[in-house]
Amino acid sequence: MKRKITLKQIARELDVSISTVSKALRNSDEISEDTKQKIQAFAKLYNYRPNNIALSLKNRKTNTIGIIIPEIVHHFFSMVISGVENVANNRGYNVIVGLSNESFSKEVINMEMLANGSIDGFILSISKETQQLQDYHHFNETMSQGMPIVMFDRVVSDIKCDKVIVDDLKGSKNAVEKLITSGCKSIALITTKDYVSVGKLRTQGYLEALHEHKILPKAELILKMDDTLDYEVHLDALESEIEQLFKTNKTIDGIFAVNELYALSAMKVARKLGLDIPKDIQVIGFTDGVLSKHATPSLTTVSQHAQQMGETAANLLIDKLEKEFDADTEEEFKTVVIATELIERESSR
Amino acid sequence: MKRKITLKQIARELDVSISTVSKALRNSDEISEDTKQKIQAFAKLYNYRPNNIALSLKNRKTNTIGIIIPEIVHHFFSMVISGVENVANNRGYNVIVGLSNESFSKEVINMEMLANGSIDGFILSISKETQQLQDYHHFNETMSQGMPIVMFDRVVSDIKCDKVIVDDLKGSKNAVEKLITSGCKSIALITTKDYVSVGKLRTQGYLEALHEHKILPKAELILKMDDTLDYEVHLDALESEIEQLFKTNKTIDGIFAVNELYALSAMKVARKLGLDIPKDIQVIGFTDGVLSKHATPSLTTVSQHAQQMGETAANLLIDKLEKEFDADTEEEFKTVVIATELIERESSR
DNA sequence: CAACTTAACGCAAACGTTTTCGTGTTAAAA
DNA sequence: TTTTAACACGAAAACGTTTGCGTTAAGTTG
Repeated sequence: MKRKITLKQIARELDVSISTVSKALRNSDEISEDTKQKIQAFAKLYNYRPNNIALSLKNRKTNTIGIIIPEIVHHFFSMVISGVENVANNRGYNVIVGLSNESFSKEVINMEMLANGSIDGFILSISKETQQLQDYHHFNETMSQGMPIVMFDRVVSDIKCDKVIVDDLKGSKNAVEKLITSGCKSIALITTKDYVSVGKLRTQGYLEALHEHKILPKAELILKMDDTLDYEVHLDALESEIEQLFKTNKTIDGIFAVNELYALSAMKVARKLGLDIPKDIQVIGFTDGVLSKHATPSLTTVSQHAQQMGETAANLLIDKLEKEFDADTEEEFKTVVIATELIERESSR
Repeated sequence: MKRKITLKQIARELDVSISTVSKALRNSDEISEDTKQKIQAFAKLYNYRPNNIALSLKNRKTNTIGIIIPEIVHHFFSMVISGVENVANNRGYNVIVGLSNESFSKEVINMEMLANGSIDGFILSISKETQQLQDYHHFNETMSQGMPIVMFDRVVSDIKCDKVIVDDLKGSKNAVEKLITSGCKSIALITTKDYVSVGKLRTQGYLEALHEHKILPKAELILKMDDTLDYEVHLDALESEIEQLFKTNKTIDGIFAVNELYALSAMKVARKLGLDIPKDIQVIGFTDGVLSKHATPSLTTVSQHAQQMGETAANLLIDKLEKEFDADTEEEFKTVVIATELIERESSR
């Protein structure tokens, strides 16, 4: 159970000073070839590695980035992490994960835990509760201390920071247009209540698509679910609402849902009612996850390129971290929009 | 862009020494009430928080644990992380994530990156490549430096460390017995090649169940897929193999698959061949994920309680970290077995 | 031979804490 | 008045690095 060896121990063992050892290992030409060789050999033998914590303290730089997300058991978010991890590792950074579980206080606590020197910057997607409370003091405080933040997906426009978003409006508009050009006349929308920014935008895209094709939107074709509570729990409620929707609107021939699960539920109910997909009803969902790919019929979806979002966010953050030189030039913040892509599968034609 | 305030700055500002400030903030009775109040008020005003890195260096303890997993875009692993994060946070620890992507070298590099002081201990599940190469030097080296490791799910018996596993054998045996008692006479197995420990055990469970019910296993009913390459890629190959299986063995009335995707593929093929589930063929899978729950028909699976595995692993690790006092008493390692549970859904009866 | 350069190394500060051990002041006890 | 004890605080070491600068000895130059 020998502890990791330190410079001091090497120095004592070889009867030189600590600085000599340090310089020798960094191949400084202040040190003679002889001693360098001796020290390097010894260090290699004992598998010396500089202590990261000491380095962090000295350099005031941890080479670690924190990522705060609402939940991790979620295809989209785990894909984002995967992207972040990927470029972070390649650029010499570690990733430390915090989960808010959609709770405001956990988000705040998590950020405070990490903001005290543990990391160099944040990548985050804000929780639903934070979006509702509209309390953003923790973001401002963090940034005022010189710690950069990159927000992704669920962002807030009031905060000045780098952002990576998806064009929710355009993505859903495209999807609905696809339904229209495929012959749908009566398209229903299954969405969430409005306080979540992305849900709002997707609803708007739906409306714009209808408008541009001179189709009058009907209120009874729009189903707004309350997703404050975990939606898995309310699956039954969802399904019965959808069934109601179908039964009172026999003309429905297309469905656009703002997430995978809503779309799948719609398909399930449709099948139960004896409707064929995509012959009688076409379905398109938002968010491309495992469910869409492996459902039968497989689901046409709007892909958000989650991994690419993570990669972009990580690059933005690290770029910012690595050129903090300009003290006076006004800091500028970018907003990168990741293009969505319609992945066509069996649920549409 | 004011940096975070330090003890030194407070000391200078209030014209006292650094140690006085430190003691005052920790409410030491060495300091007079007056100065304590003054210092605490000042610290609160400037929102002083001790620098974590400095604390880590001083205490030789980072209060951070590292978790290395093969991939994160995977229901099982993200559930485990969720469990780890949960107890870690409650016990005052942070979690830093490393992905091996099933690669030996990435696993080694990731561990080396973290082992140099960044974390206090590891929780990990080894990559497929490591399992094949059977090269475990990085685990031994890490542990010989006094850094504890907890392995979960994919463990290696040669290594002496804490482990959290699932009773793969018993779990799959139960599942197959369930099929038998539900009337299945001819049960096929869809599994992976043998080098992955868990696949091997699940196969064994299948065989034992058959044996105990006096059913002779037939080689032609066992389909062994090569999953070294990403299985999503080989989905087509999988399906055609399963189709072949069905066509050459018309008697099959039950399927046990060692993971979700295999089970889903089997259901898909069965339906394509006009077979009804669960009337003609019953299907049970291992690993309870989103796919199983939302498939139609929903899939009966063996749940591994992934979150609980993560929680258990984290508790084991932190327990070990927080009682390193006994220097001589022989260190002992626990292996916790998490009971599996058969989640009955529509694909069986 | 005196003055100067150069090579090779050590000292010490710094990063931000905590904590042990002084030390000076004041008040109480002898 | 002298001794003692309590009180309130500061100095310094330690955690493990890196680095600017000082120092020594040898060698070089005029």
